[in-house]
Amino acid sequence: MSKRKHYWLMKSEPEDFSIDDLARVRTEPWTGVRNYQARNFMRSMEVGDGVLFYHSSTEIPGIYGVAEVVSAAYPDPTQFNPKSKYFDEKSTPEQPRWFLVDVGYVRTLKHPVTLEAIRAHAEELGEDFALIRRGTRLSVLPVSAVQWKLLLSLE
DNA sequence: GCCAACGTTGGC
DNA sequence: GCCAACGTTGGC
Repeated sequence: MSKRKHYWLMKSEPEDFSIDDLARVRTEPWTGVRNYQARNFMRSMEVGDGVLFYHSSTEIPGIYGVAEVVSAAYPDPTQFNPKSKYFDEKSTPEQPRWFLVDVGYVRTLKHPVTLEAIRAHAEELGEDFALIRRGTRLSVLPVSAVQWKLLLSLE
């Protein structure tokens, strides 16, 4: 009974939550994803999956760390909290709309793999790499084993 | 079911 | 702060 490990890239605005924050808290529920495609990816995650921690909307966007999935998907509690900015009045505990996983710290990259460097390897990464595909804005996206290896070789 | 208006993402 | 590209909403 072996399962193939899957890989993902997850974006966060470092002013909001950075790899240093994750290093401090060790594990963090990935709240606030309100995009159906990203949600579907999170629902398919399994404990042990690898995560590239990407800083977006910052001076030098890029991959700054490695994390891992440390829980199965479960309903995002913020959707039920009227005080939360992620509150969704159309969601109920009986039929939750939004799911998340807990993400655990693995390591901080010695040198970030910048978006610029990633773009420079666009050809090897392939057309299907959603991070640099034109027009895609996904905050959670799949990474193949080959892409994972290539991206981390740029550290 | 169409589509205009609006909100969000995220690089620059 | 700008703006392109998307996704969602709601009137019809």
